[in-house]
Amino acid sequence: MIESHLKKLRARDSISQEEEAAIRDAIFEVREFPADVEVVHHGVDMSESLLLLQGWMARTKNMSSGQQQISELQFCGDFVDLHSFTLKRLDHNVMSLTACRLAVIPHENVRRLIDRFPHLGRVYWLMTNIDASIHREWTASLGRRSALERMAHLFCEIFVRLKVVGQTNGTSYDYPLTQLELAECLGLTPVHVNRTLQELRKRKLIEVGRGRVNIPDFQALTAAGEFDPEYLYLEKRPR
Amino acid sequence: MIESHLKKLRARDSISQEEEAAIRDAIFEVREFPADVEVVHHGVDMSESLLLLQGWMARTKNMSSGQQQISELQFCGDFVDLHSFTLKRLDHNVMSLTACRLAVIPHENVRRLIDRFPHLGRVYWLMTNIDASIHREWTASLGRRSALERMAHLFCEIFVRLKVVGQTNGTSYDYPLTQLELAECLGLTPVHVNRTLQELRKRKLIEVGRGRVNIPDFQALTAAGEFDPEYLYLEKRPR
DNA sequence: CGTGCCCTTGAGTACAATCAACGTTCGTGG
DNA sequence: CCACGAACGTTGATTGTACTCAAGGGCACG
Repeated sequence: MIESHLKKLRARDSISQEEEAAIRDAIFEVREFPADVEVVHHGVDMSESLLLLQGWMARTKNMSSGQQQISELQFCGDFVDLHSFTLKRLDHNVMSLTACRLAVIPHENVRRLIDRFPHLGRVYWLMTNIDASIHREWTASLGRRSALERMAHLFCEIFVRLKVVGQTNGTSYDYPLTQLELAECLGLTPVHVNRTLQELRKRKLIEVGRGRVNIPDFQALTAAGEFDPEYLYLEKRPR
Repeated sequence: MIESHLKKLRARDSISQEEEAAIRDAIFEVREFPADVEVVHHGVDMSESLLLLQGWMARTKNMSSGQQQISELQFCGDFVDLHSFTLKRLDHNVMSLTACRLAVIPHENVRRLIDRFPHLGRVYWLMTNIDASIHREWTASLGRRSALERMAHLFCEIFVRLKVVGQTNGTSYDYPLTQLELAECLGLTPVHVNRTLQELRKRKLIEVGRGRVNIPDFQALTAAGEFDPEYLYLEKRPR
């Protein structure tokens, strides 16, 4: 059930059998949500965190103009609101982009988990720091990259992050986003996303369609988006 | 020496005398840097963290185009690379914008500090989570706000963050940024920053000059930048 | 008193937004 | 099974915000 989560953690650090068992035990229950639902609302006091088991989610901010900005995508294995453990309430919403399955871990259990395994405490701290690193990379994208570069970069990031948790299939992956949602990630309008997508297709950098993305030449896409995975911290570090 | 840092922490949680003393003891030495120096280089293995005692710094990413993007500003009281404790190396650089004084805290000391005071461990986790929250707000700014809104928003953020650590003076604060550096925060060109700044001045929202910013009507600036400080987590939460 | 950095201004351009309409797909109910 | 509607994707024409290029001015510092 939490295999993807363990893969994600173990890509960065080693997790003992004991720790693994303790994580499993910390799960209080499993909840299902349909697509397009706001699962966590900003500003609300929280007493539990959610671990994404299946589906895609996004952190969103609603702007006064009525527009939305997505600040991070979440895939299976991601702890979507672990930071609420220290923040108590969130500054953004978390919504489901597809139907989702989520494991509920009460903050009390998180507390016990890291009291018992301080090492896990540091691993989870690391995870939230990696989220921050992803935010910084998006800041750089939005601030300094063109629409085409931004989009290429994002498709690379998604590929690498999904690969870590075993959700890719060769050079492709399931891809449920609408062009509007993609626009909300990239800070563009849906119309311009459509045109940029066509340009990426024309350059043979990507094949998108029917819920699936294929990247025929990852190196080329990487170059188009000046993508460097260093910000994802994929090396394993000694405990 | 670390008064600003304590103010920052105590704006969010209570810190005991014992904890305060332990933080002081964790400091290994103090270093001085001139302006415009890269103090922390991305990708380099780190064994210590730096606490900013005086001056302004910035997290920067160098883009292949030769441009730079700043993803966060750092003021006195900020732990500029606390996240290197778990990340081991950084995905970005940290540079001085002015002459700076920094306290050096070896990771080993951070480790001892949080082993001895698990509560402090959570407080520092919280601090890095607030950094992530600031990143998300910048993402929203860069993705969905106009140049004028972005700039107004940033001047509000700076004011509030400086106020927490007692670095404001009435409605104004010392402000050392060049227009190029401001452009690197906002994802704009220096030329457009110049024009946007003039527009803010024309609308009487801000007075900038000779190393100082004055905000005659904070409410108005807030409205212009749709600034809401919730993302800075300034309430005190029970331990 | 020059030199370099920063700020300012103007003219022309371009990337992405806006506005508007049409096409496609898919789920649903008659 | 087909008709309908809604959501999503596509296209064209036009506009506008911010970029580019270029030059000049102010000021501090050696």
